[in-house]
Amino acid sequence: MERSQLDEVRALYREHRPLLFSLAYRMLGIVSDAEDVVQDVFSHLNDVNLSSIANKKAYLCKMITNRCLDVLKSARKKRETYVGHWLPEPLPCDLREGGEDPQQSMVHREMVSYAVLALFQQLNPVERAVFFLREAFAFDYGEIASMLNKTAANCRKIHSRAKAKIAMEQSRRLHEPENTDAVVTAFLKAARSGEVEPFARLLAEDAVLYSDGGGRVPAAIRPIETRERILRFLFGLVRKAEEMALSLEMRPIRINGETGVIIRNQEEIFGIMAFQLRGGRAASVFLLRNPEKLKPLSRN
DNA sequence: TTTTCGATCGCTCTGACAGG
DNA sequence: CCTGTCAGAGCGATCGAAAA
Repeated sequence: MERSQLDEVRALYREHRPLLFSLAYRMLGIVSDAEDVVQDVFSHLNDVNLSSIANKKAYLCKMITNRCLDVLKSARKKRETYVGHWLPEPLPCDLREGGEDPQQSMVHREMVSYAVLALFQQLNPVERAVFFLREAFAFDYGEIASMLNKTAANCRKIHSRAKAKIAMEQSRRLHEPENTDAVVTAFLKAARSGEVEPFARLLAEDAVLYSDGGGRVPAAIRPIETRERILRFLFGLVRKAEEMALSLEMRPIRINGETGVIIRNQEEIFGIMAFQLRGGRAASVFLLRNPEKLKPLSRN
């Protein structure tokens, strides 16, 4: 390979990696898979005549999107037979912030909240691609169409279907994550002191709790609906842990740019919790317990 | 008995079109 | 530019028959 080509690939990598990782992570919901896809695309870039590509950013997004669609296609069976509710893997901020690599902090500018990410798992892969490329990356329908080998009209249609699937209210929040600190503080206080009332007030009447154990650890297979049931479930867990003399330690943690809760049992991570707010109250609670997806958190 | 093939069915996707 | 409708295309699931 020519020297200049290598330099150009490196420059593209430096410039676009955060954006491309963010796109892949939104599509796949798994950090390591997203990293693999980005590496994969850049390793193929060496064989491409770069001078013939007018819009390199769009080209790279196209490669990433299609690679992600391939990955999702082959993982489809796996996710269909998944035990319980599939939740994405969290992106721990503490690990990535303030590191020696200034590029990492750029990832956070493209950060999407855990709640939004979980919400978008309801969409099929193509709908997710169209929606993110449009809403989060501001590509026009013509560009999206050429990326996905579809017509612009079809992309518009897919986009409107995707929007209908998820509540409009939620999609508007894509760029402005709400502050979950108060909910987290109230939850931690409730767990410690047993004073549940302040936390209950911050939980919407029709809130839903989704939990993901991946079939490996105990978790609620079906979503738990309504405030009363969620409170009973969560503080039932806390009580059970006390009865079993587990010393569960709960602390706030930054997950995908928002505050959540990390629950540890000694050195082992028991789970993490994230909240999605609606008008200041938690409308969704996510309890991730799948050890596979907690691995990245235990690295620190 | 297991595997492969083909027919059928029903669901989802696509894209044209119309109206707001 | 967005949304809804609709007909046709495409695709996966299922099942029975035939072959290994």
